[in-house]
Amino acid sequence: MRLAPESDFVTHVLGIVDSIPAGRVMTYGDVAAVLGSRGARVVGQIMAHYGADVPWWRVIRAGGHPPALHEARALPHYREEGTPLVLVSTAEAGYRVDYSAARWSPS
DNA sequence: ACCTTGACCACAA
DNA sequence: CTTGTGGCCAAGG
Repeated sequence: MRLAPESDFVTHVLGIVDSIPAGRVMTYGDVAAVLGSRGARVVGQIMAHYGADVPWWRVIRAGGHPPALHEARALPHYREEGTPLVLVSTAEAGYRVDYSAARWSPS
């Protein structure tokens, strides 16, 4: 199933993601919280279907991991925007976003 | 009105 | 690090 594209929830989520500045990030839970919801999973579903045309890599999981199954595609964006990262080793195989440093809260 | 589906979250072992 | 458990919530069937 799929969430309605014209749903207010979808519109708001995409709007929030669009408002995240380069180099900063928010978690799925944070985005949901802005809408007064705790439905982090719903945000994830929206991103899965409609995240193609927004800076989806600026929405990460609570632990600082990029969207599931999209780590490789997200890394170049973080390098471009100078997003604070925590590298597991010198290799780029494993990494996390420095959530405490890159966290963004809309005003 | 119930059941299922998730790019999720938190905590425990 | 890896499971497992319970919770969360909008939308489709």
